Amino acid sequence: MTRRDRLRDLTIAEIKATARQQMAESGTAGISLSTIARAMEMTAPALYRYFASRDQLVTALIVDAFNDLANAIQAAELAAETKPTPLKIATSCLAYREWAIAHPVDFQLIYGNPIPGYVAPAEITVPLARRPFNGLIRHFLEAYRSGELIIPIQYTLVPATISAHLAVWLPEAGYDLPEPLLCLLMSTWARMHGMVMLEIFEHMGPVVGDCAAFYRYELGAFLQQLGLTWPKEGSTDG
Amino acid sequence: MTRRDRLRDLTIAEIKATARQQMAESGTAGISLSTIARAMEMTAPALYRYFASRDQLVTALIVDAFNDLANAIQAAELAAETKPTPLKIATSCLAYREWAIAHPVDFQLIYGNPIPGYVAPAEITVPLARRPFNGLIRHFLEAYRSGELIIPIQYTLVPATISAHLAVWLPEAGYDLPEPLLCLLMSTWARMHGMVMLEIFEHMGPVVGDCAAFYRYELGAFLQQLGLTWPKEGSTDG
DNA sequence: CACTCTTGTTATAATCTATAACCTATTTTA
DNA sequence: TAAAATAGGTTATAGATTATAACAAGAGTG
Repeated sequence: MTRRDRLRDLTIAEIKATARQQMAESGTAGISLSTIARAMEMTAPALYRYFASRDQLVTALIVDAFNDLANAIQAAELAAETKPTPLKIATSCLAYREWAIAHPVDFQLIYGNPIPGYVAPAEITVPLARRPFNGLIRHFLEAYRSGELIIPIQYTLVPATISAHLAVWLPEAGYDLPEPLLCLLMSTWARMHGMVMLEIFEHMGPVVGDCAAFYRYELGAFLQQLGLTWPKEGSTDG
Repeated sequence: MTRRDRLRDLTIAEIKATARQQMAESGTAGISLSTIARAMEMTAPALYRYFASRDQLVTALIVDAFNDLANAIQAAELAAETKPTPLKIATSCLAYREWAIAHPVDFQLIYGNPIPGYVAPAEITVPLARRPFNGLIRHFLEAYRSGELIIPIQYTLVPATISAHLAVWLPEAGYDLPEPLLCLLMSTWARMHGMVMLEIFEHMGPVVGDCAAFYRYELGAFLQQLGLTWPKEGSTDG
């Protein structure tokens, strides 16, 4: 790691930081090499010394965002490590929303329709996409194994086509989970994700008013449906 | 309606159709006035006689998409009018996904992050956004009034902040619904929406394989949680 | 000191949205 | 019916954008 390399890394970091800032101001489409260069008091072509194209910069931002989301969730999970299972699951789910609301454009970059014509390179994206959920997966599996979590009757019978796919996918992805448990996890994710998406795109706020409260309310209902009682303490107030 | 007006409407329709087609090919960002003009064997500035800006064209596409989604759901609901309640609700929910999968870019246009720098004008968007759900709202209300649908215990206690907001919003929007029922509706929407979003952005397919089957599976679980038995017949196979 | 690689610059191509100025055919109206 | 107004198209042009090429100058190394 020479001095030059360190300077280079600094510049890369500054480019990404500037991009993120502009994205926060003008949405995911605010990423423009010219504007970034201007803000950094450089000329646009100079940026090509660091990123081969605008799309490659976007990819770098996506990678960072995925890791940042995963780190945020992981940190929250670490803090809740000693808490009872329902609270651990709630923590993971709440952290998901909290990061999304705190970083709406990054969230859109990851889970929404990103930039004009941009398509994320799957080989980079796919492995990263799993990281944020490793904690939740572990909680579910442990709760299931300990008997604390009983898979609701509605989920026990996994459709044949899905079962056939999971029989291949689960071992391939390195997960040792019962199929209905994975389905329950996907259902959980979709439920949380749907709320966050509707909130971020302003479809929920106008209706219910307090989106944070609704998220907790729905999360509580979900946990109760799972037979896990919702703990009163530790609720993030909105 | 003069002859000229008719021709004008035809041209507008052709512009929108061309835009939709290009969008289908190259994503929501594929909407480019130059490209549309080229495809129509016109020059780009000519399009400004019909739409004051690219954003206004996008708004027109969004309006069409909202109406198209609402019409699709309404048509499906009409066909299921005589069926039992659970099937009616299932029909609405299935129609939501089916339209989304059949028109992924339009769906992104409505519910995702649309075009560079574009922000939808709320005064046009907000009233339209409710149309697709009128049927579902009616089904829920009727089922609730007839006693067929009992609001799950987890939903009966609506958080104070939400309740305060709903006390204003519900009458304002012209809905005569109990608050927990509206929350249950929002929860339903978020659940379905989350699945559709994850499917469209390729986060679900790789995991479960058959997204259509998963949607039905989750919908069935949901209806059972509501105490409504999931009917075997009428399942759209995937 | 000289040689090379890195990192910046300016110049330029090709594309995009959008406006201006102009032309022409259709409609409206005196 | 002839003249005026207007709708709907054109080319020319301005100002962005991504991206490449060609060149300049500094940093590191022998």
